Amino acid sequence: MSRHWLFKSEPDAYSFEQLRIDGTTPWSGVRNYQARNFMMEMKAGDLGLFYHSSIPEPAAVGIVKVARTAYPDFTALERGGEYYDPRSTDAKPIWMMVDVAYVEPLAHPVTLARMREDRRLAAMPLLQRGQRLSVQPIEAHEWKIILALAKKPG
DNA sequence: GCCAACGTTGGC
DNA sequence: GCCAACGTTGGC
Repeated sequence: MSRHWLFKSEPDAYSFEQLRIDGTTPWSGVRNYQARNFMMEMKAGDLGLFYHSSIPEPAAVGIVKVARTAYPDFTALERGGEYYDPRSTDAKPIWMMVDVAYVEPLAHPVTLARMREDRRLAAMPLLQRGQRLSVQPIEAHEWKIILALAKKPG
């Protein structure tokens, strides 16, 4: 059974528009075990939301899909790089990533504020106080609700 | 820019 | 194993 996911990114660092241009991108640089574990649960073809964070109006802006299941995050091995982790080796990689592919934009972005207003979405990890996970699951019913919200302007 | 909340680190 | 200190995230 396929699951749904949310991929969080600061658009200044990597935007949905950039993914449109790239087509597919490795979701590298995740250095949180819970987020990594979610990526290891992903299956090829799983759909997800691309969410823009740390901007005036944080929002889910587009649909993506998992194009490649989890494999070692090469940035952890890049000595001197921003994401280098000396504990990670070729033989025993610590950090994993998936490839994420562009699918389509939401007709209308679903802002964080809109999600907060919808009580049916109250259980989403994204909306929990102090929650910072950059990769998180979305339940089937939440997925449906968000896509329905995206069909009409906020 | 502020600051609450979180995960990680490291001394003990 | 505890927990204080620290750095980071991310909404506001």
